Amino acid sequence: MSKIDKKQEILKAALELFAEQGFHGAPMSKIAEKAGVAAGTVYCYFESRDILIHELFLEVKERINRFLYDRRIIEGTVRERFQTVISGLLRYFVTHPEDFRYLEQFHNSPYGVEYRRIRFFGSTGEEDRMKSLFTDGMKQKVIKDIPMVILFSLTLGPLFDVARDHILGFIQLDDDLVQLTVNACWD
Amino acid sequence: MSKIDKKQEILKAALELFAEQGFHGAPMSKIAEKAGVAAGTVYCYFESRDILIHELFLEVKERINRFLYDRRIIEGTVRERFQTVISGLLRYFVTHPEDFRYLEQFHNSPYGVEYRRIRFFGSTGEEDRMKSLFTDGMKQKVIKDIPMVILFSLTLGPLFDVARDHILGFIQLDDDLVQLTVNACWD
Amino acid sequence: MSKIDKKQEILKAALELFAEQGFHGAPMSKIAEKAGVAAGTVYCYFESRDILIHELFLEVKERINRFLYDRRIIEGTVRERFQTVISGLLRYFVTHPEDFRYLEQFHNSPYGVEYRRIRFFGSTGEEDRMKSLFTDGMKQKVIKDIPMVILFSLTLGPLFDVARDHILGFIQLDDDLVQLTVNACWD
Amino acid sequence: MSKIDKKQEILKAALELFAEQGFHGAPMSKIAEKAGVAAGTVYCYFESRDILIHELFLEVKERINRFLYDRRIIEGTVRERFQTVISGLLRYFVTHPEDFRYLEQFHNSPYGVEYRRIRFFGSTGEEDRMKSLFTDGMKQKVIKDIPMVILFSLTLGPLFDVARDHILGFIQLDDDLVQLTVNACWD
DNA sequence: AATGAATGAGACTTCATTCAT
DNA sequence: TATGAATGAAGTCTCATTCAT
Repeated sequence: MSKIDKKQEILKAALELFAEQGFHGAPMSKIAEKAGVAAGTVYCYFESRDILIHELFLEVKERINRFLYDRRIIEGTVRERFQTVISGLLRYFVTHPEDFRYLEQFHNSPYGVEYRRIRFFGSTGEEDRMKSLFTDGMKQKVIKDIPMVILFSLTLGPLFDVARDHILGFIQLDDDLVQLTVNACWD
Repeated sequence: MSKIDKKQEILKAALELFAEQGFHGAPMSKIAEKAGVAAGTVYCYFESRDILIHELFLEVKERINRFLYDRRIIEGTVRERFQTVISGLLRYFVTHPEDFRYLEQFHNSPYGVEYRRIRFFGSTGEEDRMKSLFTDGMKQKVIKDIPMVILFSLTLGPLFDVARDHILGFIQLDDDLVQLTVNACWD
Repeated sequence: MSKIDKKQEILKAALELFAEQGFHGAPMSKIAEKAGVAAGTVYCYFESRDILIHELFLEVKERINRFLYDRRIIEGTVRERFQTVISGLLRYFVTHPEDFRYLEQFHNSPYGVEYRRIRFFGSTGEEDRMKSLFTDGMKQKVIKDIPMVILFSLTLGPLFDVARDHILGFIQLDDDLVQLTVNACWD
Repeated sequence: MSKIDKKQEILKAALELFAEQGFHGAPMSKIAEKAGVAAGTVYCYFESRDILIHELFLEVKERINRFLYDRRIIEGTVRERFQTVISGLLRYFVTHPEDFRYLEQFHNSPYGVEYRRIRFFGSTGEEDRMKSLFTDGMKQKVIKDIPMVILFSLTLGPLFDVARDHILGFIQLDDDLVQLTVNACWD
C-alpha cells in the first residue's frame, strides 16, 4: 500500500468511526485497527488526534467543494443557480451520510468552534461561490437585503435539518421533497 | 446550603461547563469543584454521569416550557401565535445562551439521539403546542400542507441557526432581526 | 427499639449480607439499610467495619457454643460424646447456613487469620470441651495419639466440607448421611 | 523482558499478593508495581481484574495437574495409588504455600463459586484421575460405597486442613505426619 | 443516641502517545 | 517507515467514615 493510500485508509476509518460513534467512541486504537495499520503508524501521518480530526474536516469540505464544482452552472438566473447549489448539497449529504454526520460532529464540538469564526472572515471554496450568488441575487433584487450571515443561516439551516431527518430515517427524501426544501430555502 | 440548593448548584455548574467546554471537557471532578462540593457528593444527587446529563436536559427543557407557557397567547391568528412562539424561543435562547449551547451539545451526542426519536412519536410540553399550531395553520390553509417533521425542520432550523450565530457573536440580534427571522421562519 | 435490639438488628443484617454476598459485596450502607437504621448509627455500636466483623464472629461462635452446651452429654463413652458433638455441630450448620457461610468467609480472610493462632493457644468455649473429649479418648486409647491440632483438622475438616456441600445443594443430608459423616470423622 | 515473561511476572505478583493479602488487599496498582510494570500494562495481558483472577486460577490448577502427572503411578493397588496422589498433593501444597493460599481465597469468593458446580459435573485433569481411582476402589470393595461428592469431601477435606495448618505454622509436616494424614484420609 | 448528607481517598479502567525494535 | 508493547495521566465511581443537626 502506498503512503497516500495508507493515509487515505486512516482518514476513511476515522470518518466512519466518528460518524457512527462520535468522537468519544472512536479511540486511536480503533481507528488504526479499522484502517489496517498499527497504532503507532497513525502518528506517522498525523501528529496528534486533534490534527487528524482537523485534517479530516478539511478533507470532507474539499470533497464537497469538488462535488459541487463539477455540477456548477455559471449561466442561468440566480434562482436557477441557487436551485442547483442547494439541491446539489442536499443530494451530496443524502448520498454521503458519513460526511454529513462528521460535519455535524465537528461543528458541534470544541474543534469546530474556531471554524465558525473563520467562515465569518471569509474562506476559500464553495462558500465564496455561495456568497457571490447571494450578492448577485441582492443586486437583482430577487433576494432580500439581509446580512449575509443571516442569509446563510436561513438557507443552509433548513438544508441541514432536512438532511439530518432523512439520514436519521424520519423522512424519505424524494424529488418532490428535495424541490420542496429548495423552495423553502429560497423563500 | 439546603439539599435542593446543592442539587441546583451542581446542575448549574454542569450546565456552564458543558456549554463552554462540551461533554468531553467537563469531568465530574471539575463539575464538583465548580459547584463547591466534593467529588463524591455529586453521586448523592445523580447516580452516574449519564443520569446527570439526562436530568440536566429535562431541566433545561422544562425551563423553556415554563418560559413559553408564561408568555403564551391562545387567542389570535395562527400567524400571531406563531410569531409569539418563535420570537419567544429566540429571545429565550439569546438570553440563556448556556441553555442553548447545552441543547446543541446534547442533541449532537449519543445521549440525545434517543430523544430525536421520542420527539417523533410525540411528547409532552411545548412541542405539542407547536404541533397544534401547525395543524390549525394547515386547516386554515395559511400553512402549506407539508409533513410535520419537515415543517419542524424548516421553522426551527433557521431559528436555531440564527440563535447560534448570535451567541457566537457573529451577529447582534435586535428587534428588527428577530422580526426578520420570524418572518423567514414563517415563509 | 431498644439499644440492644438495634445492635442485634445490625448484627443480623451484617450476617445475612456477608453470608450471601461476601465481605466484598456488603458495604456499611447496605448493612445499615437492611438493619433499618441510618448509616451513621452503625458507628454508635461498632467503632469500625473491622470491629463489626470481629464482633459478629464472636457472636456466631457464642451461639454455636450455647447450642452445643444445651445438648451436651457429660456421661457416656467417648464415642457417644463424640457422636453427640459432631452430629450436633453438623445439625447446627445445616439449620443455620448463614452462620456457617459467615464462618467460612471469616476464616478465609485476613480477619480470620489471627483467630487461627488464638485457637492454637487455647480459647474459651466449645473448643475446650472438644479438647477434653479428645484427651479423654487418648487416655482410654480409643483415639490415636496424634497432635491435637491434627485431630481437629481431621475431624472438623470433613464436617465442614460435608456441611458446605449440603448448603451448596450438592447433597441432601439425611440421618444416614449424618451418621456416615460422624463415623468417617471418628475413623 | 519478553512478552511471556512479563505475563508470568504479573501472574506471579498477583499470586503472591492475593495469597498474602487476599483479593481485597491487592489492588491492580500494587500488582503492577510488584510485577515491575506500569498500571496500564496489566491490561495488555488481562482484560480486567476478574479475568486476571480467573486465569491465575487456571494457571495454578494446571501447575498442580502437571506436578501430579509427573509423579503418577498407574500400576499398583488402589491403596498405593491413593497414597501417591494424596501425599503428592500434600507435598505440593506444602512446597507451594502460595498456590494453596490462592486456591483457598479463590474458592471462598464469588469468583470460585461457579467452579464448585463445575467440579460437580466433571472437569478435566486431576479430578478425573481421582474419580477413576475411587471408582476402582469401590469396585474392589476396598472403598466404601459412598456418594462420590462425600468421598471427595472426606478425603480432600482433611488434606486441605492439614496443609493449611502446616502453612500457617501450627504444625510441622514431616514424613510421619504425611503418612498419618494419608492414613486418616484413607480411613 | 440517631441521622444521613458530605467527604475524599483510592479502586478499576481507558487511551493518546512514545519508543525500542 | 512501521510496529505494537508499554506508559501513566486522567476519568468514573465506591464506600468507610465523619459531623452538624
